[in-house]
Amino acid sequence: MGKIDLNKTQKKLSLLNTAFELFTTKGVNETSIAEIAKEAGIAKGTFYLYFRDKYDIRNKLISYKAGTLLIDAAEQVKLHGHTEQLSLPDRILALVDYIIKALQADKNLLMFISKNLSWGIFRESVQDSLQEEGDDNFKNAFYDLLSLTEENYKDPEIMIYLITEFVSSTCYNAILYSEPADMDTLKPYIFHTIRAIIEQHEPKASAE
Amino acid sequence: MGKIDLNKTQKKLSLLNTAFELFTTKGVNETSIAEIAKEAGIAKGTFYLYFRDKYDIRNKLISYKAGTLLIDAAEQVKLHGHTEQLSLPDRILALVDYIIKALQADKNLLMFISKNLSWGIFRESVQDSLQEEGDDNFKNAFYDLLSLTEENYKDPEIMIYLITEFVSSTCYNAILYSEPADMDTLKPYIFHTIRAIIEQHEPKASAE
Amino acid sequence: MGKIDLNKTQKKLSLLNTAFELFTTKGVNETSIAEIAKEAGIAKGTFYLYFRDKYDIRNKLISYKAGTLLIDAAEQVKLHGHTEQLSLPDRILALVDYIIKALQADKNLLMFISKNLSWGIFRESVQDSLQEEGDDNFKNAFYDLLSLTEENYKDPEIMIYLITEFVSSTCYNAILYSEPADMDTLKPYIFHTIRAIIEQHEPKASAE
Amino acid sequence: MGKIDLNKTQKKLSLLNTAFELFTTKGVNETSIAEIAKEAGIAKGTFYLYFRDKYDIRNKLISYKAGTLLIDAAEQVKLHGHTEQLSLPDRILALVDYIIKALQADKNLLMFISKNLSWGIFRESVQDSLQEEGDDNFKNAFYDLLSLTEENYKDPEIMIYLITEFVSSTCYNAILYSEPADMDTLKPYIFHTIRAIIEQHEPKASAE
DNA sequence: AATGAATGAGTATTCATTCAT
DNA sequence: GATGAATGAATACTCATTCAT
Repeated sequence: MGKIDLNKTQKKLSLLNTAFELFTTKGVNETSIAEIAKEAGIAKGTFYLYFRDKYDIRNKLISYKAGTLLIDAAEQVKLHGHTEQLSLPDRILALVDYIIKALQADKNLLMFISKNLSWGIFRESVQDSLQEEGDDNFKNAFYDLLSLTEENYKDPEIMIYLITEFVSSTCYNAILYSEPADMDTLKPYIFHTIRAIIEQHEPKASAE
Repeated sequence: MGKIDLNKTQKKLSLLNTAFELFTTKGVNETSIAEIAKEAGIAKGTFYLYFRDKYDIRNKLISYKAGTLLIDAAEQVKLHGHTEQLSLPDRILALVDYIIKALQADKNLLMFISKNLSWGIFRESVQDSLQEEGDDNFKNAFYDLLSLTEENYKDPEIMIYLITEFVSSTCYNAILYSEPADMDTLKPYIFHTIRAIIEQHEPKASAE
Repeated sequence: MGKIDLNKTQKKLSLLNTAFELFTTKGVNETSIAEIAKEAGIAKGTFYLYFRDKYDIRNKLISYKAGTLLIDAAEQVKLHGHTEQLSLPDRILALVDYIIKALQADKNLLMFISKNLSWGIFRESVQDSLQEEGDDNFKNAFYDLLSLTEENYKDPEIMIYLITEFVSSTCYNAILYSEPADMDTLKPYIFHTIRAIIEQHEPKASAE
Repeated sequence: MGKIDLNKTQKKLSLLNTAFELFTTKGVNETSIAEIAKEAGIAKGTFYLYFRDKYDIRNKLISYKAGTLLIDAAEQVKLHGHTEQLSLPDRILALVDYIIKALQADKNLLMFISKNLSWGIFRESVQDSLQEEGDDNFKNAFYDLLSLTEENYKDPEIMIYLITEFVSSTCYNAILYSEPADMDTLKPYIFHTIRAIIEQHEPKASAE
């Protein structure tokens, strides 16, 4: 990566970080491109050299942030979790636990992701994000970790979908507003439910 | 109710319906107040006699639509469902089934509610909506139907929260985009999971 | 004055008082007719039964307030001032002194009058104000007090004009902001200047 | 100054001139920003690159116009007035005379300044006006001309204040409406009064 | 006389986007 | 590549005034 390219990547990163800061502080609608550019220390016109418009940077940002969170979670589980010894449900719960803790620690991130993440963006994932080429995309890393393919789980994608949606939708109010209960109260129920979801997909189990 | 009040209620309803139409067709951000007013056949200034701004009408609309859906569902279950003979899980599943079918039949409603409904708005519910006085609010109707209080379920509000979030978040992509699977494929998993959630709250059961 | 008329006069007075309150608090431009009416406890449409528009009520108010101030001043001087024994300059200074004190005590009144009073309105005076008929207008009362006509002063109207403009323009900043000096510092200079103005008009004196 | 900056200064000047024209013709309240921009031949949005709002341009305009008038007057007196030979009172009267004549010749300027100039704005003066740096500000030029500091006058700022307010308030009706007398009739009285004001501040004189 | 619902013209202000430098 | 001046469409919101009741 040459000096100029580095410079470009830095500008892009600066824009992404500034945009994240503003989007989470003031909301996407209330943030103007002029503001992002000014705050990032570049000229307004320069923004358009890097992103098509506000929604472009927002989508990139969501993929980037959600992807980073997942990859971090996967790495942590791998490092500290004696991954191989744990059963799949335990590995998933460890992952979810890490993510919940990360979201509790960074409520701006929670707000931003929950309000904007959709399964579609999740699927497209980071591929068009910062590192435009190379780099296994995060979903692979994620699937690999879970070794889902090796274990003959039924409809593994549905299983991931159900868990993802369940966790992200139930955490939002619990973490932000302790509604209808705080996270500590809620977590046992959430974990229990996740186990129930996984069970349905176990090789020998059948749904309903 | 005098002639004038009748007229006012009609105007308000007309505005709500028009706004719903536009919000679901073009999106909330892309809809201007001028447009709502024009489409509803009233003057721009008149809008402000009924709603404070676009977000006011949007919130009223969400409560109103979500409330109506729930009340309809509850009534249907009561009428056709031999409510008394059914166990609580079966009653809840019947309710969810009705709602899923209603959302499948009205995808605009699904898009609008899913994108905008939050647990907070759900809790406040319809009380400040159209019928400003009288009328038991819909949440009561809903709780009554479930007879939750009589059955000594553990943390019933958490149970409702988990089910609500789980259903609304998983249905969105499934109904609209058949992602990651169509509704028919998904439903057994969803129902099974709901039963698992309820089980945790049964009088003798314990969570995790 | 019948009961209905009294009612009308009360409504008018209520409107005037409310308008004065709002004009001095928020400024004329920033006060809407709807606000005046609401604050006065009458319907918006009713406003138009009493005043043509906002500028109509503002002008009426200026005449009314300025007139009241002058008449009060004249009466005070007459009562407590041993008017007859005082020379004309002394009578005028007593009058000015009373007015300055009144304006110091009621800065809203000062702001309102100074910003809006013009010699034109002063001349038209109260005649179209509240008491639409009868009642010698306040300027007569004022001239009478000064007995200007009896004393053969040269160009008495110019004299009054010079004094009025001088006092009202110099008091504004002094009272409100103590700029460029507070009233106590300024007053000797103002009084001395007024005496100089009067001297030019004395029967035997000549200007310049 | 680069080409762009030159262009910017021209746009600003164009806006100021257009705004003055409209403000004096139609009044400040009745002039919209859209109108100023259109008349100045620029886009509506461009206005906001140069001024914050209508009141910003109005204030800048007052300082600018009043400052220009004073500086012009001071220069004229210096050039044609044998300044050094004239006594202070004569210098001041020459200045006032020039200003009165200028205002008689440009009644729009008179209306605009009289209705809007306050001692506060006068004090802040032109410093933030067009020429943002350099340029002795006009008050200095003015004070210098009068050589007030050298002559040990008592409370010179009060003296200037009294004269300024007296002249500007008495000229308004006289020039515009010949009320209560035309300028020629009034001028001897005004000049005489100014001399009386100055006298109070003379080194050996005492007020009152 | 009194009301207040309805009107719609009017205005300030923002902002994404372009393009000459 | 980078800049930032210029644009003008878009939009929210206000408010004086009317008029049917």
